[in-house]
Amino acid sequence: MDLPPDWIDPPDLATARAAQVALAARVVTEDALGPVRLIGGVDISNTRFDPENLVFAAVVLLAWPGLEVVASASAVRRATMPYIPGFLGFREVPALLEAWAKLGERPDLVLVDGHGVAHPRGLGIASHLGVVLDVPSIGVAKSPLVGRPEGELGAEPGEAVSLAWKGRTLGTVLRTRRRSNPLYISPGHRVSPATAVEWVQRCGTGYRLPEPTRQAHLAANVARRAHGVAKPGAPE
DNA sequence: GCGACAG
DNA sequence: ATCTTGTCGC
Repeated sequence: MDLPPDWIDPPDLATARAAQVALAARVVTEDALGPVRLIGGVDISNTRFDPENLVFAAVVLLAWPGLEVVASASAVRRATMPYIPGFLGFREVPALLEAWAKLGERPDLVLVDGHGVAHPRGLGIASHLGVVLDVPSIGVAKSPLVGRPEGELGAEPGEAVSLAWKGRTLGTVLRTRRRSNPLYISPGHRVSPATAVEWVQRCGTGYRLPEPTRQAHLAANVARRAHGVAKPGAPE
């Protein structure tokens, strides 16, 4: 998908906001995906107090239904924008695209660490990445951005309530593990609300996070800690 | 105008 | 997001 550079790296917040509105118009919240054989997971890692503002991106590929990691790629990039709630995509998507380009094959579905359409303008990072890459995506966030749970959420894994905002149902609040805070699931792109939750549950392996996102998180940290470290076996 | 506010 | 080991609880 060919898009204006300003939609990926906007010069200011006003442009960023306009880009979100334009990109959000392209988001599809109905199932438009083929058979799933490869599932992707993406995440970002940052260094605390980093004056360089480096962003470490990781993309991992897992086989379905085994959920084994079959490939992964990472990229380092300087952040153009600070973290501003509602504008996460502009900070993380560029690095993710760079890592994505290094992969030999593309997944049939991608789980992203962050919201999908459960966003003020309907363009959380999962939808943002999904539209830019034109790939089916799902938003898997660890805390709410907009909306409130529709009722009380049960304590058992698998229990869920809808995430409502301004009279609309944007996604699902899902308990994936006992005594763990719930996850906020919403369609990213080319996936329906129901299908989004189904895949997150299918990718559950007993941890709070579904395997694709969990592995991506680990991979992003590995990339960050390996940055600037001498290779083992090198002469003294 | 005052809070809320993904990672 | 990140800082950090052990420790308490299921």
